[in-house]
Amino acid sequence: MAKILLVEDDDTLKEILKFNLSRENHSVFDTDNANEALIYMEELIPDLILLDLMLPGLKGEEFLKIIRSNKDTENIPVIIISAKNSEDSIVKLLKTGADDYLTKPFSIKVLLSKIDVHLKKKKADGSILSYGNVTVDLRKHKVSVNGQDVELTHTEFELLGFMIKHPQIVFTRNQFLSNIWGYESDIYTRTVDSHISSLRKKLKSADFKIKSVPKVGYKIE
Amino acid sequence: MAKILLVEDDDTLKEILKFNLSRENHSVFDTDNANEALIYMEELIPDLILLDLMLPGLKGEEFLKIIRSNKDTENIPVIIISAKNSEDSIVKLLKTGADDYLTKPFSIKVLLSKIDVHLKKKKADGSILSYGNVTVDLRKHKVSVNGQDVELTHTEFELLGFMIKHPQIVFTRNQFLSNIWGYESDIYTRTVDSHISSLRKKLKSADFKIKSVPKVGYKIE
DNA sequence: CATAAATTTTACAGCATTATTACATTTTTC
DNA sequence: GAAAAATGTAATAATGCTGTAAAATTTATG
Repeated sequence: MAKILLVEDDDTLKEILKFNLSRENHSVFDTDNANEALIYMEELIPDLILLDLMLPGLKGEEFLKIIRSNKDTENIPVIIISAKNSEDSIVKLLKTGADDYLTKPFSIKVLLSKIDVHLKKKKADGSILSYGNVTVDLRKHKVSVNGQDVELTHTEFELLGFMIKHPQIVFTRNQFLSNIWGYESDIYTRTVDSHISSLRKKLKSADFKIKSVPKVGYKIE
Repeated sequence: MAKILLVEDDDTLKEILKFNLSRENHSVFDTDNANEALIYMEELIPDLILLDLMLPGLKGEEFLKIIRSNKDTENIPVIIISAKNSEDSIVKLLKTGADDYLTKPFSIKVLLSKIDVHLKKKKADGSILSYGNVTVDLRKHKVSVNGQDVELTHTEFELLGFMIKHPQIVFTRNQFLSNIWGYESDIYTRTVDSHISSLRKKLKSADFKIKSVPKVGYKIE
């Protein structure tokens, strides 16, 4: 139920994690190095990051600093996976902005529940979004305009939720696709337009408009 | 006969408590720090929490606040164990939401009876849930629609109880599985549908519907 | 241990959602 | 301002999800 970015260079561990996370209905995007992870981040804004500290190339600590220094990503929970278990490095990491850590070897069950904790904490503040007279209740999967319920399909719901989480920000069709459909979908970009169109029809009485920004994408305004 | 979460870092005291609580037929989950306790909480929603205030890491007061701010845990009775006995800290704690407290050293007998009191009180208010014309008696395992008894199987009962505890909220099939069947069950998700289907058949005259939210899960509405 | 009851899995029909296409309209570009 | 490119949207086609009955399996019960 969440988008998780997994940065891990140990293939065996990576596969185990992918399997278990998928089973919990999360969609997993994996990479074995931090540089590639940064590129993923641009397209796709994950809900949570699992980060192994010992990586080739760009170091995990550096990566964490970059995440924390960017407006779009500064609030994403980061769970560190590490072989080190010295008090020092853990303290340093928590100071840099890590939300939690695990030292290898760890139990999958503990990891899954930690992930749950952080996602819930995140959700607890933001589970009811609103913009103008439109309210989106993520837990109840309900949308209302002026207190009146509006029936949306799943894709419409996701689209609206995504935009309303980042109002005014313009997203490209490809960003919509990777965030809502998933990174390996080969859906035509025009499909986004189609859903935007039906959303507009259903949200006629909203006091914001879904504006198209020609040659770029869409935003809420 | 209740699930009790014990957060205590003094090993000697912990063992004494575990022994005595088990003797009273409670199942005890123990940990020596609040961070781990939080993780337990997610997995297992305890019926009562015994919390020592003096802990390494996350402080007991903070932990209490977290418990009280989460929908799923806000009603769990918390009994504080503390070495402090100043009026100040006790008042503060009761304000934060503690249900009772004990100062060290205390008599096991007193503790056990306090636990009993709180469990009974809890059971008294929370054992009968209702939504619309449907009533679920958790203690007697009975369900009625318009005062008329309806026979449900165990799984159907659990499903209904879970949804009615959180009306309107959408749960995924996997959430049903982890919460009702348990974390490590490898049951097919479609099994949930099957039970939902029979529940619907038996609850035809209920004035709510079990609504499917396509691509997500089910909710009561 | 046999029978009943409950649970899980399977299978398939029906249906709602979704992706695509096609054409109208708007916006850019030069 | 005209051509080209991009967007709006209705209609169609394809997909895949859900509902449910029934079979297979497991668990309970006497």
